[in-house]
Amino acid sequence: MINYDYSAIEKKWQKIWDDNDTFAAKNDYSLPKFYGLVEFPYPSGQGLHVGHPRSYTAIDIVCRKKRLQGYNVLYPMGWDAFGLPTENFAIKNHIHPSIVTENNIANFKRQLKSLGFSFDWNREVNTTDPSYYKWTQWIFLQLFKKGLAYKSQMAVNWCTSCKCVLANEEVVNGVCERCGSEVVQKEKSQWMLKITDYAEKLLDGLEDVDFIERVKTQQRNWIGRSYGTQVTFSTNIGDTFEIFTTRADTLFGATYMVMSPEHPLLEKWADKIENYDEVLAYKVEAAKKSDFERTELSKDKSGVKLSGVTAINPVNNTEIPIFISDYVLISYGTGAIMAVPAHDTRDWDFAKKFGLPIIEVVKGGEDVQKAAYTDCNDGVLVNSDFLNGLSVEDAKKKIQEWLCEKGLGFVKTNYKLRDWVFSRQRYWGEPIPMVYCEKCGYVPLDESELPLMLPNVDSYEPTDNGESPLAKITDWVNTTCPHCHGPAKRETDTMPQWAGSSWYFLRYCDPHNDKELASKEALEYWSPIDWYNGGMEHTTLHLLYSRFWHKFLYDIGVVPTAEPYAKRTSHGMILGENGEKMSKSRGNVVNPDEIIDNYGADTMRVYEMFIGDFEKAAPWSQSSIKGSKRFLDKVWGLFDIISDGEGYRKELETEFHRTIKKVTEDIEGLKMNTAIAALMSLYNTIQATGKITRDEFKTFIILLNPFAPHITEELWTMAGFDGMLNETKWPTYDEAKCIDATVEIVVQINGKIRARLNVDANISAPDAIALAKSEEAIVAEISGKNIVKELYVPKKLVNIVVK
RNA sequence: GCGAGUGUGCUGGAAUAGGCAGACAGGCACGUUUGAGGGGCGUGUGUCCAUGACGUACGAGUUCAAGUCUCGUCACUCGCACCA
Repeated sequence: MINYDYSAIEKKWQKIWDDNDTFAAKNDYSLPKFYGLVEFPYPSGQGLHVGHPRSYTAIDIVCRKKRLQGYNVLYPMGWDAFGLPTENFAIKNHIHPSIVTENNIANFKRQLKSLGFSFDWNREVNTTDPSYYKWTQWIFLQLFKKGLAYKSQMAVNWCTSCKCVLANEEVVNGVCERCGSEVVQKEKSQWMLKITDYAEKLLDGLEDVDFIERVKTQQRNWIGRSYGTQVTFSTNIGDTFEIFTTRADTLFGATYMVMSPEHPLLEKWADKIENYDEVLAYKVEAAKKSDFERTELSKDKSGVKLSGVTAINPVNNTEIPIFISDYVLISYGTGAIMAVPAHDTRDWDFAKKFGLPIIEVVKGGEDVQKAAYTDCNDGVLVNSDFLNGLSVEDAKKKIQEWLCEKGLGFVKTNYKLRDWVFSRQRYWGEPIPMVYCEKCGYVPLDESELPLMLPNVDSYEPTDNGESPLAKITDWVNTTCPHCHGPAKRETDTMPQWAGSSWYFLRYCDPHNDKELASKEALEYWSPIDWYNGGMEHTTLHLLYSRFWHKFLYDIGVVPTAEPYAKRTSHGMILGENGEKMSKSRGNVVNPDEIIDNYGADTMRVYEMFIGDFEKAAPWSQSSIKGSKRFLDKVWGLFDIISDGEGYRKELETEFHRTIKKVTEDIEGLKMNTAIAALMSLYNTIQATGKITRDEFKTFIILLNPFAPHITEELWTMAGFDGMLNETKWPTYDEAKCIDATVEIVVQINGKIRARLNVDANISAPDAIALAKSEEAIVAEISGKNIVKELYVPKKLVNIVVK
């Protein structure tokens, strides 16, 4: 028996695949295609950890199977290489970020190749390559031309450690998503992308795609559509203001109003508000609090009542007080609300604290003086004049009609989604191709000027004054206006990391094109991505952003499909052995290099797929991996028991057909663990017979090939089969042959098992029951008893109910 | 607080148009192989008062039959979090 030298075998096949471009996608657009995609990594200095390959292996398996099934497969890989860690490392070690990136990529690439993924390396992309970011900048210019990129002075999230602005999506629990430092609000002029214009399309598009439900739900929540009414309230000083409500039916229960402390009308009313000092003081206090603190303190409501200015409820002309309170957000709706304490917990809390009246307008709950009755869709309107007696639903319609008629309101849809803050005050990102001219304002660079290269500098430390490091390079900053040719300055902020990753999957279709981001033909052929797997953490970041860009590109005729991804799945994390998230600080990181050295890439792949439910987090186990190695050792041993004989042996035929079916279907359903289990079972059956026919061996190693590509190629060659395994056909199964001729059924008396029988699989119900009743053990059970019911579940059981 | 999901041996996990719970692995125990190793092979491994009974977080229910369906409780995970 030849030794299973996984190291030599894996290196050998990786070289053969490399030398022959075995897995290069073909440019023959007449073939059926399959585009499988995994999120391209950020090439960090730490290198790959064992979490990365879980996703890559799963889709690699799908792609390898699809190739054997005759598809022209595109399975590409690239580098999302702009970003802060590289820049920080570069600053610390005085190495240029581009060199750091190059080194990291080389290491990542070596690691990925050592795992035997069937990536098409000819299509590798790198977001920091000017020939790539030329098109990132080009897309930005298109967004600008369509009015979807604009500059705005506003309060933004500022990470105190990165010294950089963050998008709302990048702030998690009030801290920076990347570094965990405190995020404060800072007034700054920023480039913004109008993702809100696409809120509707981003929501509706979810109906047409095959994304796992969690992803859809999360995106829906993030976009946060709500249907309601915008209502105009007048005031005692003549001015009017608007509020948004989803519960216009409760208008008669509005006993006070609340404005956000940042509401612009407050300034306008400065001389009318008698306690304006107090208002200003409150505003300053609110501004000091971070988002996190505002949330934390949510239970304890605070606020200031405006004196001198009151509101008038349009439905009954009642004069009601106006408060300012930080529980109303300036960024949502109109920044002002009507408060209905009887039917909203927040308003109720506030009303209790400030001693405001609570008027019940929907009957059906408990005493509204004791708690707000919010879940009141079944209630009936009371204390509401012309709405009395109506259901909530009818009352909403009626009041909306009434408001519309009087010109006091209109139906409105609101979204939680906000525009995307697109500027970053850092060096290592795509320069924004805009020029500021005193005369012409912001002027886009001409497309012929692209790419606008990131200038080489000696110092790229972030600054405390909120300016990009690029601002210091005066000879780069100072330029001429593309419009009037007068003196002008370049935009010095760069794009966020999410820019390059928002369209990379398009570039893979035609990565070397220097005329367009990708040719029409290539995009027509490869779009949409058939299967995209990635992390849940990107659901409201990369996944949402890239859908937005794609929809925009679709609208301007650049891409052929409205949605980029036909199918989206998500993998669970690989945790450390102690069940905690792998991290350097916890000291529980497992390096794939080490696993490959000790067990081989095939074992690593099989283990990561066998570890458990693909969608769930799973702890790494150093001892469990041995099981996968043992399995491959045993498979290797099959070579020694290959014997003569054609086809599948009679006694194994059913199991072979069933296993082919199971593995084929499980791969499509990402149930890699049960596919491997089925192969292990099949092995156990074969092993018990002491031999394997050539045809059986062939089928077995083809089925195992997507999981363990190196060992199976080697065995294929050793067995002398034609060509290479990756050029063969995926085995097929016959549904009819998946069923045994005879099956064991159980016989139950009152649901308790009392006997087992071997019967013909197609036995009729009466025959099965008769047979069961003739069984010795059953006769004893039923004699002298009254049979109430008899039933036969085909291929499963007979149950006799007696009294 | 809201939303989504999960709960099965010592461990990872199988089993859903309701039909033999614990597949397949890991671990452990015992045996074996006189190549002492992170080796191979074999056997066993849910619980108990053991010809049988009980058992899928807990408590009820529907059913001939429930891990699977219904109601309630508890625990955990993830997401959102004053979104009017």
